[in-house]
Amino acid sequence: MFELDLRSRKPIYEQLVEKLKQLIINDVLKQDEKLPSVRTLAQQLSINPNTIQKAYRELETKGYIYSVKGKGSFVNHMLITDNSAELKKVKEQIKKQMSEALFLGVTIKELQVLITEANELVAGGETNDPSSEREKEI
Amino acid sequence: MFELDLRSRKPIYEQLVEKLKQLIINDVLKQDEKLPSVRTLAQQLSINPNTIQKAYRELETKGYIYSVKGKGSFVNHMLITDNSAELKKVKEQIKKQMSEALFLGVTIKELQVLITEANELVAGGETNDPSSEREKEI
DNA sequence: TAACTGTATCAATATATTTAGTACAGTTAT
DNA sequence: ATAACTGTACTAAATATATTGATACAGTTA
Repeated sequence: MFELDLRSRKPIYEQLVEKLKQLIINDVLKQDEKLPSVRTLAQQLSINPNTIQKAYRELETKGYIYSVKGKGSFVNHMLITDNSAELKKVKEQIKKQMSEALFLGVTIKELQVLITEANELVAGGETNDPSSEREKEI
Repeated sequence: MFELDLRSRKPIYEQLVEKLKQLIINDVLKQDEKLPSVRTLAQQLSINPNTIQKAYRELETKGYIYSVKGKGSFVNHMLITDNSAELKKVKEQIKKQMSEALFLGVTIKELQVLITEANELVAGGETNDPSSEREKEI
């Protein structure tokens, strides 16, 4: 399903969370799509099931998936969680990274291009939710 | 000088690197400004000098500071290091975070505002280097 | 019932981080 | 020259975190 860097400084379960989050955000994994079970994915990746479970639990806590005992774990695009705090953190982090990029020589135009590219990634997964007012173009 | 979260999941030396990088990027710490010595900073923060040294070493490797034996460690705004790889990584990371932000409901306009805000942070530290073509305004 | 699912818990192991202590070399000011 | 600073290096021990391995229990599906 995806590759992991077992020697990375970054914990395996965190890599898993990040990759799955990206797949969900970019609508590669669709709403209610079933994720591989903790045991089969563990076997595929040659790691311990507990590590998968840890990643799934974190994803569920953050609202990206939901799990049902006996059935499996499924994608959840509708984040009805209390975003405000998380949202502020994400924006703050983006600002930091942007200032670093500018410092390193990236131009403002390049950053603007990144916005359109990011938007194209998520645009495909537009929901039917009328409360979603995300612009489709700049 | 700054606060650390000793209980954070993130290692102390990494927190130090991040904070100092931000201070340098945002021109709070000026070119050639002397940083506190590893021992005094360790005492101020009530942590081991080795931890400070590890942070300083990483900052020097990445070009943000330079250290002189017997004298001290100093801010280095002129990054003449081979950026290209690091630059690509930063841009990739920003794109990921942007798509996540969009997914969480942040609008494109808000992201554009973040660019201007980030630019204002670094704008104060504009160099005399004529090769720097960073826009001052959008 | 059998074979799946998620979930929980515990101990053992591996790895990473931090501390502690010591030492050496260069700088600065007295 | 000496004392008091600087950075740097190294080793050992302690601590924290991540991962594995094993086992168990509960719900689902056929």
